[in-house]
Amino acid sequence: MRIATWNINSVRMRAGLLVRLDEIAAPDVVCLQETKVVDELFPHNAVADLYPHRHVRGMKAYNGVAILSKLPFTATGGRDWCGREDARHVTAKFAGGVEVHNFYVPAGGDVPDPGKNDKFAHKLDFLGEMEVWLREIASPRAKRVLVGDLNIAPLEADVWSHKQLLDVVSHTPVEVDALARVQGAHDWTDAVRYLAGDNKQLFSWWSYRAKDWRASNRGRRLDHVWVTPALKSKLKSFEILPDARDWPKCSDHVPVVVEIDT
DNA sequence: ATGGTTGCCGTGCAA
Repeated sequence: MRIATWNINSVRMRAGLLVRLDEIAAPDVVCLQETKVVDELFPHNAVADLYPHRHVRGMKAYNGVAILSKLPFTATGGRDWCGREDARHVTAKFAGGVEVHNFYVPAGGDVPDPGKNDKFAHKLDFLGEMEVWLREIASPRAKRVLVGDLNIAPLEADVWSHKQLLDVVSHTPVEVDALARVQGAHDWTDAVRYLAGDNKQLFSWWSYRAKDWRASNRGRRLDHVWVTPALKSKLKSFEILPDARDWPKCSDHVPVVVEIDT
């Protein structure tokens, strides 16, 4: 199974880019975040030929997640988090038992203090709920893949400057610690780091605000693919597609693709 | 230090 995760930043604006993604990386399953559209208006026609199986969960203007697939689902789902119906999680199960979880973790605003910034408090609460729930559903032989825009760059090699980002939301120690507890809750392996090692600098997001994103290269690795122990030895390869940051009308995130021998 | 861009809508808000 080739599985892609991509924060597409409006699926209606960029549905055409999914064709380009297919030509370059040929994913079997595409997990999208920030689709920014209610389910009734999802651009099914633009993607139906490539991905006949779709499970979408969106809302107006904000958030929204979707799983698009060439392989049929045996079940689909998703739940609410922090008592909000804000479309940040969907799941799909496939023949053979592989279960995919697609998450869009809250970005957390600008001030990394939960006492002063409700959005940062929400992010930490969300991660806390993920940890509790994953611990509840964890089972030793489960074949699960967790992907998404987790809005945290945990390692030094996941950011352009560890020192300069220590107090910047997405790389603060309190978030990195919270994410580590989520990862521990189901003994998740970070697929890209398992395959690439911890030292190679890798980014999946570059701000729209840079004049020349490639020249300044102030990126972060916010988009992740994790697998449970049953799939760890099945990890084959990964691709991050920085060139997608130059596609016409591009997202500020680029696709991350992992191949798993399921 | 500050402001830089984008998508949603048709105004600021969230990222």
